[in-house]
Amino acid sequence: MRQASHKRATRQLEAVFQALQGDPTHPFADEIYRRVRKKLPRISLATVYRNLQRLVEDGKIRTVLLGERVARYDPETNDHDHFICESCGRVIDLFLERARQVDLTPLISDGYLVSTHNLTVYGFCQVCTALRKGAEVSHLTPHNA
Amino acid sequence: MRQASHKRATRQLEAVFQALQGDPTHPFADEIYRRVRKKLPRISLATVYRNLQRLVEDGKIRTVLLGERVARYDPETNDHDHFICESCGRVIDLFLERARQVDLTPLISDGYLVSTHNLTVYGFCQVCTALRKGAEVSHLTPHNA
DNA sequence: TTGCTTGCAAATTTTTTGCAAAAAC
DNA sequence: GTTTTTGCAAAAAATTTGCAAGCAA
Repeated sequence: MRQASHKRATRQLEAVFQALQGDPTHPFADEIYRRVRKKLPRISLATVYRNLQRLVEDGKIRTVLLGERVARYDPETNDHDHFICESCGRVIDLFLERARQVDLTPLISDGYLVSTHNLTVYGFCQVCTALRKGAEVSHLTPHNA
Repeated sequence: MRQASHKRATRQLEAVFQALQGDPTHPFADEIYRRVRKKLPRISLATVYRNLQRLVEDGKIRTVLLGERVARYDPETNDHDHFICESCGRVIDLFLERARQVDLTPLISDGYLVSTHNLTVYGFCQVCTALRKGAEVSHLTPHNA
């Protein structure tokens, strides 16, 4: 058992946290790096990763790893679900009250300990669905992720 | 628009597919490689990746990317959910009939097109829960993933 | 002053790609 | 015989780590 070390507040940590506030687009570490560099041009990508890790540990942000090989980060730490667009790749937060009411008691009686659960829905997002319905898609560029 | 090429059946493809049959442990590409090499010692990891990709395209297997940085593969292609153990890392298939009955109609009326959805539950699996309850855990090695 | 945190560069890890040879059809 | 697939090696992409210097408490 090691003693909990005293964590320090740094400009870099704050900047990484701020870069995510109010952002619903679930950016990659790399995009966060680009943003933070505008305020702290000398910050390194490694520091961004270290601070993202720490924010996740501290429960300030969340890692989203759903259907992709690389991590995205989410400042929304309340329970919520995700929609992944199979056309443009966007990850969209869903707040489907009724969808979350799933019965997990069978698991508990089977000897599992449940801490949380998360629903991911796949399909076409609103924009991509509209594009698809409105016109032949072949000559249209999908909107960017 | 390019012409669909004719896909060929190879020993390697078959071996990769067979390596997954009846396996509920969601192995990584790397583990599949190790297995296939017992039958085809000269197969390369790149070929394993290429064949896994193709099996996914063909709907023969599924990629599972939930809460980890690396892909796992699942021979179970029917709709089902997953349990991820936060202690040992195991990914376990769940077939919770009632849990899957989620109401996604609000999404559809919002202009989304839904193709599938998947529920992931986090917590402690049966073995890790038992270990935890039965004894002080500190001196026990968690069972391997 | 102490020791956590940073920046830099190099290392890891996982997956992909180029290419000539081998295998399928 | 033609075209796909393979094996190998090298490349890519994402993330982590070692270490000396910098900075917060």
